[in-house]
Amino acid sequence: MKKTGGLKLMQEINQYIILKTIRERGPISRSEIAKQNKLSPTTVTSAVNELLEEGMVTVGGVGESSGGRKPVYLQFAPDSKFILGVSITNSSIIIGKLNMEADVKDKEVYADDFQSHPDVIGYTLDRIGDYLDSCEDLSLCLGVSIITPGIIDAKKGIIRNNAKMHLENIALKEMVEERFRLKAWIDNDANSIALAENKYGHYGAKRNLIYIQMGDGIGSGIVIEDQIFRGSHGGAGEFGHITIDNNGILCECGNRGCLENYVNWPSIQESIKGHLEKGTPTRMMDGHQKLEEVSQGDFLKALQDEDELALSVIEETIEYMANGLVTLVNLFNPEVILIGWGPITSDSYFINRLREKVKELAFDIFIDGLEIQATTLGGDFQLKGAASVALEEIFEVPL
Amino acid sequence: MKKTGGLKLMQEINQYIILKTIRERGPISRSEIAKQNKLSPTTVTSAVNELLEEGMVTVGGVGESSGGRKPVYLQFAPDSKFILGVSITNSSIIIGKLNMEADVKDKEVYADDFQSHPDVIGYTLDRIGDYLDSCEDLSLCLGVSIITPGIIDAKKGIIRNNAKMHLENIALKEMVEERFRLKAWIDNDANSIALAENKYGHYGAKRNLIYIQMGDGIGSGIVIEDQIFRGSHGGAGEFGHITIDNNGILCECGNRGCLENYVNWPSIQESIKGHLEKGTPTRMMDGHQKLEEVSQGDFLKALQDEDELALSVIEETIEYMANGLVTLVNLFNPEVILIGWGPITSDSYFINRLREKVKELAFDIFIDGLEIQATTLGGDFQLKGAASVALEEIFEVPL
DNA sequence: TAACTTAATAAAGTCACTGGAAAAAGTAAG
DNA sequence: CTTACTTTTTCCAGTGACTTTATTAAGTTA
Repeated sequence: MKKTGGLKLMQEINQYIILKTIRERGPISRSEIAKQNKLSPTTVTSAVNELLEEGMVTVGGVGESSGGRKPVYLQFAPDSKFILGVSITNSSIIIGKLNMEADVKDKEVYADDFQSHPDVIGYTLDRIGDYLDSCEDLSLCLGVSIITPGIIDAKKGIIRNNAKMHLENIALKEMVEERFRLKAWIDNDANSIALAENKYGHYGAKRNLIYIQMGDGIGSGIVIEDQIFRGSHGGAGEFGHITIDNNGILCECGNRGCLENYVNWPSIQESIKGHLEKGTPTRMMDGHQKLEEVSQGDFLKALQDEDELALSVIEETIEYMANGLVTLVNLFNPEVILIGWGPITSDSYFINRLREKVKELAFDIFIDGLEIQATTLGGDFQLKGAASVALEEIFEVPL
Repeated sequence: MKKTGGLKLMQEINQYIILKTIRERGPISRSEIAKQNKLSPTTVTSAVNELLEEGMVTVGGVGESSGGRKPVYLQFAPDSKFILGVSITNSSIIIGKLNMEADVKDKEVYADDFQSHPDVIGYTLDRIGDYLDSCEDLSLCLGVSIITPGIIDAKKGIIRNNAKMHLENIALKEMVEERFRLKAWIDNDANSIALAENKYGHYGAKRNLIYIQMGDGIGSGIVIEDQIFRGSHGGAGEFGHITIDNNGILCECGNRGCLENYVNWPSIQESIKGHLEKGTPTRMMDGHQKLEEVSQGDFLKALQDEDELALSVIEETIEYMANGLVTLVNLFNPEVILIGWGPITSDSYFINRLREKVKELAFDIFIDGLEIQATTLGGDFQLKGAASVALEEIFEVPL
């Protein structure tokens, strides 16, 4: 409890309720808002006047009468303000402008090998500066929200650890706030994207959701009761390092049999090599001389074309992933697990087979009402993730 | 958000803040409460008067003056009301009276084999009835809080599934409320005990805590941000069924290599048998003819005496448990893991060795600030668990 | 056009909070 | 032992956001 009870708090609470009603159920008339929330019409009118003045809400036409004065419809004005979303990874920096519904209005992508860049943070700050200079009205900017992999202390706004980019204890929130005089947020990428799925994705009705990011490594973001679950040090959800075989491969984390070592891209490459040597037929090498030339994208494409070798390779991956997911399901009992891996879709062979496998292995009682699907945010998932962290706080319940 | 802003809510919020201050920092004077919470002295006086009338707070003497009127100390009156705590397991039913600080004032234990009892629920309700009949003033009873293993829908108050006691979809909350005209709560036992550790245990300052119950099976309760984490179906925390070896023993849950099969009492018995045949010296069999006569208590005692065979057996268990705990640490990033297994203490060989092992295997960043200890609630942990679920709601922040 | 509906605004009244003054109860020093 | 100063607690008037009860605005229906 941050605040004490007072008239100011009262008003804040009611204004929050009213704005929420307009956001979720708008266009809606004043009297309908009053009825739905059991508030007096007067209270609604005065709160709405303030919201209209701020520009957060606009009048959206007049409705049909059913025997009396026509209702004036109010609607949320998501474009009246904007958020600067930023995504930093070892291969790209994305900066974009998003409205208050996490729609991307404009973006700039800087692709490079930032893993060996001498000063990623300084570079990023400069690019943010460039972008802000090109914006007309900075008073409409609600703040800068940055997401990046690694262990992040979101509360204090510090990057605690990012091994790949060699970052440690960087007070990025403070740096941004002092340099640009704008509010700033920083959070882990997978966590933020999970929150975006929960708030703006297809399975938004589900309060407990896990997002799994496959690719070079494997990461996960966990949303519990509509909130990011960060653990005590902001390091919760290290799904890549759960044990699936206590006699397995020694991992650089010190443990044995970590999931990551069985399902990441290098291990898939290894498996492709094995199958090539065994002579499994494939069209994946068409146009390529060496295995190294085959990219993750090529593999995913071959998978979609149901290439025999790709299917054999993926079978092992599915086996391991299913094992990991069962552990996740047993511990978190989520409603949805969303998997992001390049262009993979919910009706792809990979997801279908994975779903089957998990249903086979997990408790029936957990399987009922559990969905395993592909991500639903589309191409701008990083920026949407960044924005949703900021929006979460901006539209947070006052207390 | 359940309520709208209004004068009533304002008062409730302030009264909550004031009661909380008295509970946590009492004995304390009115003016000190006002200062600490930035409330006006008037507001504090009027709220305190109400609390005094209700009996929740009492005057606890007068303090020393530092040059003015002496402060009147107010203190929480935990004994002014009581909660009926109930624990149902397959081997015992415990019914007890607890005050508002989860201290057990009186209890009744019914030990029997309830696994094969024709009607555990009916029997329990009758015993609750007997107990309530013996209470003088039922108007002081805040309600009945029941805990039991299995998958529980705590919100609706339904036992969804308890395989051992053959219970399925039993609306126990409703049954209790209608029969005794008292408020009722039902929750999973491990979850409740975890909450009790968080609220009334030694590590109460830690907001993220995991409690692990060892014995016949293995269960866990998870507290995140001072609240029980239940997952979407009330089935979160099935720690016993996480995979530690994907080629391991086939479990009755359908998966392979579930932790439970490696660390429960039957598997320890099996291991003892193996070591006996190998001729490992032991004093554990003193006074026993057959292995079946050696109870879990005997084994734990031998362990405490550092019996060679017991130590050999426990080494394997530690190995598996450490593996499981690392997965837990990687996913939840908790501040404390508390282990309950009979009389085992924090400085026992078992916990010491387990702690070492986990530190060896998990990420350094998660190990800093992670404690692995034995439970701290003492003998009445079940009843304290039950009470803490009820108290959580009774003293909940109003909204 | 009159009678009824429904939406939005205005005016009056309510109530818990705040701030300042007063009362209660002490301490400290001449 | 009286006076001056402190600290705690209570009393009282004033504030402001809410609710309730008109009133005004704008329609529909017969």
